[in-house]
Amino acid sequence: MPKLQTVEDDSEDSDDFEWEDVEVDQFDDDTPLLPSERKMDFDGDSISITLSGPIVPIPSSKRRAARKPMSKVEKTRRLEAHKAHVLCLLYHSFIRNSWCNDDLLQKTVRKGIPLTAKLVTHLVPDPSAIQLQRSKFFKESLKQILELWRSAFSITEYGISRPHWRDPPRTFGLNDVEAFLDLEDFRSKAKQMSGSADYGAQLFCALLRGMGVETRLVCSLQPLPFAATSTTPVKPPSVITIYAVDSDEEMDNNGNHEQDSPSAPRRISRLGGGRRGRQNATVASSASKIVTNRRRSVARPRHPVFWVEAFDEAYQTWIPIDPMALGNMGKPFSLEPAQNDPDNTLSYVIAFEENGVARDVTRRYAKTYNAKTRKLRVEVTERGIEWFKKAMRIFRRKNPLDRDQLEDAAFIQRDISEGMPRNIEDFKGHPIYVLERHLYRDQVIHPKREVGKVGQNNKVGNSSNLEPVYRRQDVQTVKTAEKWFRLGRKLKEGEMPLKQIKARRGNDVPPDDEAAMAEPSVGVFAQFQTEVYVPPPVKDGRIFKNVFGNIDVYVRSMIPAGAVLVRSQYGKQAARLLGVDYAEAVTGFKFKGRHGTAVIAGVVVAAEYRDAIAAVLEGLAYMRETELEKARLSRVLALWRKFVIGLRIIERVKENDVPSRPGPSKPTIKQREPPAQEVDQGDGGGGFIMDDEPDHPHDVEMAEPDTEPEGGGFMVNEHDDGGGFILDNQVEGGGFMIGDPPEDEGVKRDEPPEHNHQNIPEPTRDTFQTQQETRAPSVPKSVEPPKELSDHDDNDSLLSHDPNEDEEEPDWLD
DNA sequence: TATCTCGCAA
DNA sequence: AACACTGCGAGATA
Repeated sequence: MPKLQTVEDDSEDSDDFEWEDVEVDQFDDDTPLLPSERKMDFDGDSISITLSGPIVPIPSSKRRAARKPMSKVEKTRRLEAHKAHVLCLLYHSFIRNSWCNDDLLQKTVRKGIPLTAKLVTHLVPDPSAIQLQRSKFFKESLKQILELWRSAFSITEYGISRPHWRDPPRTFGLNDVEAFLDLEDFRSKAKQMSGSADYGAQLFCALLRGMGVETRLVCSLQPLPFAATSTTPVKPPSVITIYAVDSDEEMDNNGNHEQDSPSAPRRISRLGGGRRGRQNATVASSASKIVTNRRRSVARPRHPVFWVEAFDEAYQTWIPIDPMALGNMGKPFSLEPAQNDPDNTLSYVIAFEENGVARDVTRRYAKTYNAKTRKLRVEVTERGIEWFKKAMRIFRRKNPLDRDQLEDAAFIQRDISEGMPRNIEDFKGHPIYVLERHLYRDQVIHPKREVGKVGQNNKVGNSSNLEPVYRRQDVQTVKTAEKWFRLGRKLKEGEMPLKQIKARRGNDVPPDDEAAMAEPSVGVFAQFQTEVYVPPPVKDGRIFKNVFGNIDVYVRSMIPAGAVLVRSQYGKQAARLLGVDYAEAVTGFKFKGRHGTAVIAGVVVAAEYRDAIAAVLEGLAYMRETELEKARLSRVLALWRKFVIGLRIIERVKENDVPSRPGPSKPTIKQREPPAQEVDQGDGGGGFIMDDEPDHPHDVEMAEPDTEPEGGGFMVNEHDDGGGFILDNQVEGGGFMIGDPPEDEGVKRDEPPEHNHQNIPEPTRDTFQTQQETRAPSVPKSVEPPKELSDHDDNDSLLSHDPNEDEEEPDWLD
């Protein structure tokens, strides 16, 4: 399982190159490497790959004035790479974890450690002993085993370390990283009691498991960051690849061998150099040396990538043990490297149990999970929470144990004890706390419950410029009265705006007018200040209309009591024919350029006309269909006519022209057949028209279970014109939907939905809609209601373009 | 502070 | 009348 060390960054600026001077298409990411540019050397168990890019940038003396911000595509690309890398690392850890279960391996490892009988027995104490005693024995034994381990295992290889995005050169090396081909390989090297720190931790895990301790293999994933600058910007040319340094060079440069002194790492890397190696442009040449120098000594890492957690059965808690770096036990915070450590970053810590179940235990180890660590994780990106949840789903335990719940509780406790950030910046995007200055224009804090104060630059003492801190949960989204109306809500009596915001000016503002100077503002309100809008009911068969002469039906509850919405473009025609009062229903707006136009979904008429309207619609549809049929027939006949005339002409020509020619005088139809038609001989009526008629003669919308959007959103079917209802209230029961959800479809086929008027003919159920009496739509409390449903099934797979959704649990979880 | 991106708008 | 797939500002970022 080779580990990626460095990935080149081919998109962004190098200090030395002027990328603009290069042909654009050469930059295309799809440009394949020429065979000559690909080089792979297999050399013993190490592989080196050299990719020399097809791009030869033209050097220029011009330096880029300022750093260009990452383009959108580059951002996306990095995020995708990050995700892919996370998945790979998860799988990598999963495999290593499963290898730790190997009997043979466990036995081998155990032989490498001088264990005493007492140690072995104390490690799994007599269950009859009292809790305190059991735990004490357990911990003491672990401690001793840990010490034994540290002196027995020597670090001779490089394991996983933190990767960075890089400018060219486009080279990356795998030869420096320890790799195992399979379990056999993994197993066979255990005898040597040497290898990378990662391997050491994994063998330690195997050891404990072999001794009957419930042990998790913990991995701090080291994925490529997705953010533009993750931490301290690493100086590009000096830090290129984290290449292995073979022992010769290591000795030469440093003089002495590595000691087991965790407190004094021998070679502290400067800017990104990496204690594990250095820049080395010639990959292939170093590959051969590695084979000859198997017994190199490698610096003990300052922070681990792999470690273990042993389960203290007496207290039902997991005890972190870092066997390879600091040699600490029970000190979770000691495992977190500094934020700008170029070799290791703590962002996802995943603990794998023997049975393959994995849990995200990052919060045990991150000192400032909410303020800092979270920002390194996909969770801060759009739909990232769902993504990560899905990525972890196959590792999840089906039925959480008590100890899982205890652990979760401990994590929540940690969130609390993390407290609030001490600097302003960390409040930005903080999941628990918020500052007024970071509110968006459509947000207010209400109620204004202050939970603390922050000062500038950590200065808490100076009371003069302290800023109040609030809870994120008290942040309310506010909207104008108009916006609320679009959601079918109106202001409650006497409510005052919580805030004034600058009005978005319409297009018809006369420039440099006094009105423009007046800095127009509008008041905005929170949801609790609104209530469901109840439209004026139908009176004497008449529909109440707005100033535009139509009626606003943005959500179902806006259909007046005693009325139905006829969702058909012919509704108006039908109502007119019947001479009944109607109002065109505006269900949304379509913006063309700057000009907004109403989207008319149909008409609203009094409910008593429903059946009549239905009948008329049916009649109209029939008429249109006949009309179409007629048109089609005449076209068919015209074509036949043409065809026949053509045949006659041929015949005549044949007769007059070539009387002497042998063979049948009858012309072969094939030669003269009109192109592209296969005449159906048996069926004279069939015709051969390419049917370019509209396929649905009538526009009445029918429920189509197959095409129904899953969430039952209020989208206008088939009119993809941007209007439509976005609000989904199905959860609350008040949805304004075209059709009922699929499950209803089969069950209630023959009876009208209870909220509808009685005697609704079945086929027109979706055409005629009424307000739902008892329930009203309400706006979800979350910030953006539409997102909830429309984006939902967008990006279903973990890597962006691959819809494979498997709900199955793998059997290894059991 | 300059520049890009994105959501909005009868 | 037909045409037109906008422009603008807030927010984010370097």
